[in-house]
Amino acid sequence: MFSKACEYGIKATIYIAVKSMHQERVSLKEIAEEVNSPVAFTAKILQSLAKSGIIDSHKGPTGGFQIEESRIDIIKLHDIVHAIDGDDIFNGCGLGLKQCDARQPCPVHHKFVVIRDNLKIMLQNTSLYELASGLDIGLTHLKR
Amino acid sequence: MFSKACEYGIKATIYIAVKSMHQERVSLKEIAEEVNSPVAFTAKILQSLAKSGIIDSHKGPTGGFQIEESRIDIIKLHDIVHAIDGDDIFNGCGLGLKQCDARQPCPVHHKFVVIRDNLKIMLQNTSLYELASGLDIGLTHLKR
DNA sequence: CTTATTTCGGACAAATTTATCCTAAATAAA
DNA sequence: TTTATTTAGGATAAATTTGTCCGAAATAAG
Ligand code: FES
Ligand code: FES
Repeated sequence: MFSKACEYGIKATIYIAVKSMHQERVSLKEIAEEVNSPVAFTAKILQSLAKSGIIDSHKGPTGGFQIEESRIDIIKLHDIVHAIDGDDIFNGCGLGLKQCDARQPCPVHHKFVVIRDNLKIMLQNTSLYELASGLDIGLTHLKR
Repeated sequence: MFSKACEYGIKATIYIAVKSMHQERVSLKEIAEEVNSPVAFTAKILQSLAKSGIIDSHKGPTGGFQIEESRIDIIKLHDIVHAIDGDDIFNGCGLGLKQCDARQPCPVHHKFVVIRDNLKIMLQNTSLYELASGLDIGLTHLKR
C-alpha cells in the first residue's frame, strides 16, 4: 500500500509529534530506535519531510526534530503520505493506465475509485494529533 | 496499490476471459499487445497464473491461453490479486508491523482496517465475468 | 518424421527502492 | 575560539521488482 519510506515517515512523524506535545525535541537516533527503522534511511526521509515543511529540524547539540505544537492537529496523514509517496495513490489508475479517466475507464475503474476515494478521505480526516494521542496514552504502538 | 506484475496479470486475465467467452484461445503475443505489457514479463505472469489454476495454457500451434467458460463468473478479482501479490495487501499492517494485531494496534490500525477490508470485500465481490463483459461491450478499456 | 509454432523455465540485465557511509555545515556550550 | 554534537547531502551499495534473452519441451499440421 505505502512504500517503506512512507511507513517509516509516518511512524517517525507520529513519534516526533508525541514528543513535541511534551515540548521535547528528538534526535534522529532516538527516532530510528523507537520506530525500528534504519538510521541513515530514516535521516533521508526526515530530511525530505523537513523540506516539505511538515517537521522542523535543528542542527547542533540539543538539535533534533520537532513539530510546532499548534500545527499538530492541522497536519493530516494525507499530508505525510503525499509528501513521500506523491499522489499516484490518490489519483492513479488501479490498473496502471497513464491517467485515470472516468470517460475512458479501465475495467476496475468504478469499483476502484470508491476504495481509492475512501482512502483519500480517511487520510484527509485523520490528524497527526489523534494518531499521536493514541500513542502517547499507550493505546497504540510503533513497533513490536 | 498493486504491483506492475499484478496490473498486467489482471488486464491479461480479463482479456483472456473476453476471448474465452467467444470460444477463442489467445496467444501471449496478442495478449501483450492488447494489454500494452512487455511480452516476456507477461509470459512469466501468465505462467504463474496457469500454475495457480486461474488460466489454462496450451503449447504448440493453435496453442495459447484460455479460461474454462463456466469458471469465468466463479473467478474473482481477489483470486488474481492473491495469486500474484500474495495476501499482504489483505492482512498486512498499514505501517509495516510484522503482524496486524488489533490487540496491539499501530496508530493507524482502526482507520486502516476499514479501508483494507473494503478493498478485500470489493475484490471478493468482483467477478472476472463482470470485468470481461464491460470490456467486451466496449464500456471499458485496457490501454490508452 | 519433419517442421513450424507456441508455452515453459532458467539465466541474466536494467531500473527502482531500500539502505549505508562519509564528509560538510551548523550550532550549542565549555 | 575550540570542541562536541547533530542534521544535510552526496556517493555508493544491496535488495527487490521489472524486464529481456534464449534454448527446451510440447504439439499441431504437412
Ligand atoms: S481508469 Fe483505471 S481506475 Fe480509473
Ligand atoms: S496493526 Fe497496523 S494496521 Fe493493524
